[in-house]
Amino acid sequence: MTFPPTPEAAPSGRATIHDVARVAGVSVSTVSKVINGRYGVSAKTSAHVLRVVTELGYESSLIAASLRRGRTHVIGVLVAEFEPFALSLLEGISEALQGTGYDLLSYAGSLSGPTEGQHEGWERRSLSRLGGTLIDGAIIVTPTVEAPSASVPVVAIDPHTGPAGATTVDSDNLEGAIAATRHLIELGHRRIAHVRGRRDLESARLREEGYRMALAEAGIAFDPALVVDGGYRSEESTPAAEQLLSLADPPTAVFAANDLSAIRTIEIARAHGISVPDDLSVVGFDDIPAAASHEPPLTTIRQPLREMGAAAVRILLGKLDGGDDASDAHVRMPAQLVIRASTAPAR
Amino acid sequence: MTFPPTPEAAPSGRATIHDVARVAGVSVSTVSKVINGRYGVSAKTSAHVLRVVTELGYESSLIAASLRRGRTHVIGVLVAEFEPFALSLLEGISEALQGTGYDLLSYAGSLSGPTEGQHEGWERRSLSRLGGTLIDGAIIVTPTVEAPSASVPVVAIDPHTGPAGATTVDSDNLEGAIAATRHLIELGHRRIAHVRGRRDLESARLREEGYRMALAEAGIAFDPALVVDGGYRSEESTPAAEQLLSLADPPTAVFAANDLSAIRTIEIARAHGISVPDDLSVVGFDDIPAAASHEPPLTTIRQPLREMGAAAVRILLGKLDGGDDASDAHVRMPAQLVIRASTAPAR
DNA sequence: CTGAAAGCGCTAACAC
DNA sequence: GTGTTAGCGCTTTCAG
Repeated sequence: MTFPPTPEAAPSGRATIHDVARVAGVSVSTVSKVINGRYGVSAKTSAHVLRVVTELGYESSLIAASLRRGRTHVIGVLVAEFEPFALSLLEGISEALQGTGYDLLSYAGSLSGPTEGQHEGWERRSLSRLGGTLIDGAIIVTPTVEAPSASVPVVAIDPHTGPAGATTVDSDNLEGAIAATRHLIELGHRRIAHVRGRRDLESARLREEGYRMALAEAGIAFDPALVVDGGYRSEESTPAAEQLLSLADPPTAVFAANDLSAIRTIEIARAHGISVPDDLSVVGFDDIPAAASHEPPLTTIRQPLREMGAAAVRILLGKLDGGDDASDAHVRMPAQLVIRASTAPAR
Repeated sequence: MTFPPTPEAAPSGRATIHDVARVAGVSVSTVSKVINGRYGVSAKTSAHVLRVVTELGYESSLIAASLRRGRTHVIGVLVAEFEPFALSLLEGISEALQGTGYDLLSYAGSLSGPTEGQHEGWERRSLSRLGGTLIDGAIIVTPTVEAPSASVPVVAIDPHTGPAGATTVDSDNLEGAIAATRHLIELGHRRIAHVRGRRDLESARLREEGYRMALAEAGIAFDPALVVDGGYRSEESTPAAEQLLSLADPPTAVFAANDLSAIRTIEIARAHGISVPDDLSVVGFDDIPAAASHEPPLTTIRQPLREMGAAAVRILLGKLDGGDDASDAHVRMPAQLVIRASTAPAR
């Protein structure tokens, strides 16, 4: 059998498998077999099809293939937003995925959808929209609801429920918070405030609990006026910081639930003419990249973000390849105090 | 018309539109209409369908919808790898996309595919695999080849070709490199080496050119032995740094093509017992988050990464909504010297 | 060894 | 107002 010398030119836009088939003078199923290296195609035909594929710059549509086939060899990382915390995790995930044969797709879903408007449950929506089709497995970053009975294997990082739900990776938020608060106490502070994190996250609850425990341990009475809601985002912590610093008897130290709110607290303090760390000590949580480069460099609790991402990958791949590797269904990493320059002895 | 009270339970796994239709006792097209808010469905039916949707936790498959429909309202960011440079860009892109109604999907393609093995052209492959279906538009980070005649609007950040190809966003690599080298010269250095970047990127070429220009301007002869290939990745710059520091007459200063190779150079120097900045000054490029937190803090050329990401979004949205907004087809941002502690006067 | 046809989950004409 | 039908681009039995 001989093939005509490139009968027709490629049509405009993206080439489909039909274009390849037409130009090569074979059927689509033959092209499909060649592309996927299936048996049952003569060497000659195969070579010819491959030539046309190259010529047309054809690349099979991940979407269409995914819809039809089961596996896609793509891991999905679902985030609410691409903020520093998720980004550091992503870096670790990406690195851990190198050479595994899996591609990485990260998705930040937000609005749209039938049950519009509700911020909560974004992870369920995103997972539902991508799962069962586009991705073989998912890593969900700070999900707010119980992991849905998903169609694909899932591991959650820093989930709402703590290690209660499905497979999870988190760090020791309680010990971290205790260490942060103790650090402040050892520096001689007594009026220590807490900018609380997202109410819908277990990590935030544990950080508050650690704060209270360290206080109690040192015999310092808990003052409800010194605990304000900051959420985990900069904007949300602005009013919290304002409120704290406007108090008649303001705190001399603040333990913020994460670095973003810690940094914002320092900015607000500065605007109030309060010097950090001279007049106010501030400690954060997470140790995002910006913490170290901030002025002054932020004392914080380091979560091994990249390692956590890598751990999530390891577990997920185990689920995908092996069976139900329930052995390390819950991984907890240490959270460590990193002393920099945003904290100083009380005066 | 009355509806039966939830006839059948949802099947296992992800619910499809068929499940909803069956349980609700209507046709799939009716469900589709309700989901997408189309006209032609009675209020009663609509409410009932919505109830079943909620009950079943149904969410339409992005993939299937995308395949059928044109627009998906998701923007794709194509990267070769999730490294610090791309991550910072992503942060800016994500922020700029807030409230625009577009979701964000980032994809790092790698292996697999018919034309396997070739690292070059990953962007064409990824775009081809996602485009035309999953994403409405794409932002490609450091593409190595000419932007393909894509099926969707595309803007390239820091492309191989410079502002030659399609729509691009980059920073002033030439001026940045000149500033970096001048800084070293002003510090009294004469033997200044250059760890070259990725050969396939225009940005790397321009940085070398700036280095040469600044040298010439100061009347310093160009020494080929002082220019080595480092790529942009840490591992790739290890041998480069080794080679440089093992020279009989080693340099007293190094201008590295990016922060990752600058940091690696400092690490290698340390291993050789060479102190930075006392015995060796090092300046990088990019100002990734790790630059400031490195010890010693890295003197570098700052690219406004987040702003570049935001600019790319702005242009892309213009292309998507408006028509061909060729007005700012090429955006060039300034690159600025940031002096920290990895550089010092020559001794 | 190759091609025709069914169907993945969904939407959009077009009937009824 | 509602259901039927024809694909989107692809893979995969199953005939030829």
